Amino acid sequence: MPAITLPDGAVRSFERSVTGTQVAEAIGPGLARVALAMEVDGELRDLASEIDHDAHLRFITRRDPEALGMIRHDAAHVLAEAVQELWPGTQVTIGPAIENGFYYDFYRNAPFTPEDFPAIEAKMREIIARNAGFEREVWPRADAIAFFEARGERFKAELIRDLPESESISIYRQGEWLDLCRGPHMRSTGDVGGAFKLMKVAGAYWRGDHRNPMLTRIYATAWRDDKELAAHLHQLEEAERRDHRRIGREMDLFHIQEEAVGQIFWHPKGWRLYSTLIDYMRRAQIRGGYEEVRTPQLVDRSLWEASGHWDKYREHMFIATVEDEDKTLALKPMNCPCHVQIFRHGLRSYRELPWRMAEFGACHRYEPSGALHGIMRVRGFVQDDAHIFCTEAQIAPETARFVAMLAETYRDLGFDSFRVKFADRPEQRAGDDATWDRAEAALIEACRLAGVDYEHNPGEGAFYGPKLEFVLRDAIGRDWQCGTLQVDYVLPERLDASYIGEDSARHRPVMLHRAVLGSFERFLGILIEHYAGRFPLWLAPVQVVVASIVTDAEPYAQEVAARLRASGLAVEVDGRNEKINAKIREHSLARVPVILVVGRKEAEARTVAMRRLGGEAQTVFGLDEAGAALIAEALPPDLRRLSAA
RNA sequence: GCUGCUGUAGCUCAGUGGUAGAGCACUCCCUUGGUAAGGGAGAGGUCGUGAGUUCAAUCCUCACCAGCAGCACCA
Repeated sequence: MPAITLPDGAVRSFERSVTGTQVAEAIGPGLARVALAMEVDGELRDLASEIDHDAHLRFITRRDPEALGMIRHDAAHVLAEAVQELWPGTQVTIGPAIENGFYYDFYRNAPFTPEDFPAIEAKMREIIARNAGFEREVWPRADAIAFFEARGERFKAELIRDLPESESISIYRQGEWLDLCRGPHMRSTGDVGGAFKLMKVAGAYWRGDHRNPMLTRIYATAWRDDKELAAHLHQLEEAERRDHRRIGREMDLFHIQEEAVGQIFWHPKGWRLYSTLIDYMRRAQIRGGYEEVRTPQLVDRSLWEASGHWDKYREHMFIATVEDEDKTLALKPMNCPCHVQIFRHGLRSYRELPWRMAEFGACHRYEPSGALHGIMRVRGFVQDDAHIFCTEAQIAPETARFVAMLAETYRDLGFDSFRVKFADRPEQRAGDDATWDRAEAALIEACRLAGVDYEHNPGEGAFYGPKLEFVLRDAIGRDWQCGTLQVDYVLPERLDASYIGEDSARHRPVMLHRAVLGSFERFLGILIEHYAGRFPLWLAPVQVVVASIVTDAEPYAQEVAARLRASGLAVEVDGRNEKINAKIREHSLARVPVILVVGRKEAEARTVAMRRLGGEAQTVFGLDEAGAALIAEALPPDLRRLSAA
C-alpha cells in the first residue's frame, strides 16, 4: 500500500500499486490533463508505469525543464515512424534528443534531401494528430533480436545484442509502429505538439566510428510551443548574422584563397585588430612575469621523434625537404619542444624556477579538409603559447596565478564569465600510470588551492598530461573552449630537461603548457561573432571616420584626422563627393564606432559633430575636447587601469 | 578524411546545349547636398580546373580543386 509523497509534502496513500495516471486523476482532473510523465524518487518514468512502494513523486508538465527533452525524444520516434511509412525498407538506428532538438539516423540507399522535408513533416503531423498512446512492453532478448532481424533492421538487432544481459529489452509502441527504446515517453504522440521543424540532412557514421557505414541523419528542432520555436529560429538567424566569415568580408578584415587553404590573408584592418590583441597579450604577459622568446619554424624531424610527436602526429605535420641536404624538417605544429631547447641551453638552477617562457608561436598543422572553418579552424595560426618550467610544488601557485591572468583577460575582452573543465587521462597516452596519478593529483590540488570549481571531463586530457580547459560564453550564449593549462611530466623527461636543485643534484622540471586565447585566429573569430563586428573603441579596426559635408570642409576634416592620428587613433577621412546621408549609412554598415561630421559650421568654429554607432543623436564638441575624450576611451582596459592607479 | 550539397562580375544572385544577365560595389560626369542610399554614363566575366560526349558545352558525363553543412579529427 504505497504512500506517495508529493513535492508540496502532501502524502497520498493507495490500497495497491498505482500508475502515475491514477495518482494524477486522484489529485484532480486538471493535473491529469497536463501531466506528461513523472519523476519517481528522482527517476523519470512513464505516467503509465506502476508504483508499488512508498515514493516521492513529481509530475512533469509541459512547463518543467524535463519536458523539453521528452518532447524531442518523442518527436524523434514520430520522425522515424513517418520516414518508415513514407519509405518502407528504410532502416532505423538511433534518434536522441540533443541541444535545441533531436536527430534520427537512418540507413537507406539514397540519402534524404531537404526537398523531402515537407512530406516528412506532413506525415509527422498526421501521426501526432492520430495521438496514439506510447505503450511500453518488455520483450525477451532473443525475441527482440529475431523480430528486428526478420524486419531487416540489422542496426537495431545489433544494438540489442550489445545491451548488457542485465538490461531488460523495452519496446515502445505507438499505434502500429514500434521501436526499441529505453524510454521514458510522454502519454501519446499528441503530446509532441506542433512546434518542431526539420532542419537539415547530414551524413553520420554508425556509432560515430568512421570505419562504419555512413548513415543519413535528419536534424530537427523541437520546442514546447511555437513561440519558443520562433525564438530559436531567430537565434539561428542571429548566429548567421554574426558569422565571422561574413563580417570579415564586410569589414574587409581578411580573406582566404585556394593557393593557401586554411591560412589567412590579413588585410590592413584585420591586422590592426590582430596586432591590438597581440599588444594587449604581450603587456599581460610582461605583467605576469613571462619572458618572450622566438623559436624556429622549421625543425629537424629528430626533435619531433624525440618529443614523440613524429609518431603520433606525423600525418598532420607539414614536412619540408631540401635537395642538397639529406634532411627532413617539419614546420612546427607547436612550440613546446623548441622551448625545452632554450631551457636545456645551459645549466639551469632551481633559483630560475618557475621560468615562464612565452611565444606568439606561429604553428602549422595539416588539419583534415573537413575541419577547416573560416579563421576559426585553420592550418596556419599563432598561439599565445607559454610553458612554465617549475617544480612540482610550484604547480599550484602557478595555476592560481594563471587563472587570475586568464580571468582578467577574458573580462577585458568582454566576456563576463567562464567555466573550467578538468580533463583527465585519455586512452592513448604517453607516460606511465604512476606519473599520471601524480600529474592529475597535482592539478586537482592546484584547483583546490586556487579556489577553482571545475566540471569533470573524463578521458579528454592531452596525450602527455591532464589539463584544465577554460570555456567562455559569448553574447548569444554559445560556449567556446579557449584557455588551457596542461601539466606535463613527460616531455621534460623525453627531451631531457633538468635543473640543479638546492641539493646540487639534477632534477626534472614539470612543464605547464598554457594558453589564454588559444590561437589568435580562432579567438578573433570568436571575438568578431561575440561583438557582431561592433567592437569597443579600443579594438575597432577603424576607430573614427571624419566625414565632410561639403568639399570646402575637407581640409578641416584632414586636419581633425591628422590630430587624432597623431595620438594613435585609427582614423579615416571620407571626403568623397557623396551626400552626408550616404556616408553615414556606409560607415555605420561598416561598423565604425565613431563618425565625426564636419561641415562649414564646424570648420569655422573648430568643432566636430560626433555620432556614435547605433545612436541617432549627434553631439557637437570642441576639437580638443573630442580628441581628449576619444583618446581616453580608446585606451585598452589594462592601460586604463594603470593610468587610473 | 567521410557523406551530401554548391562553384556564373569584387559581393549577393538570376540564366541558357548555339561562348551570358541584374542589383550593389568600381570609374567618369553632373550635383556641394547637414546625420542610414542624389542623378546619369561607362567599364568589368576564357561561367572553379582538366578530360569526355556532341556539329556545337558555362549548361550533359567523369575526375580533380575549393567552399558550405554534418560526422570523424583537434598535440
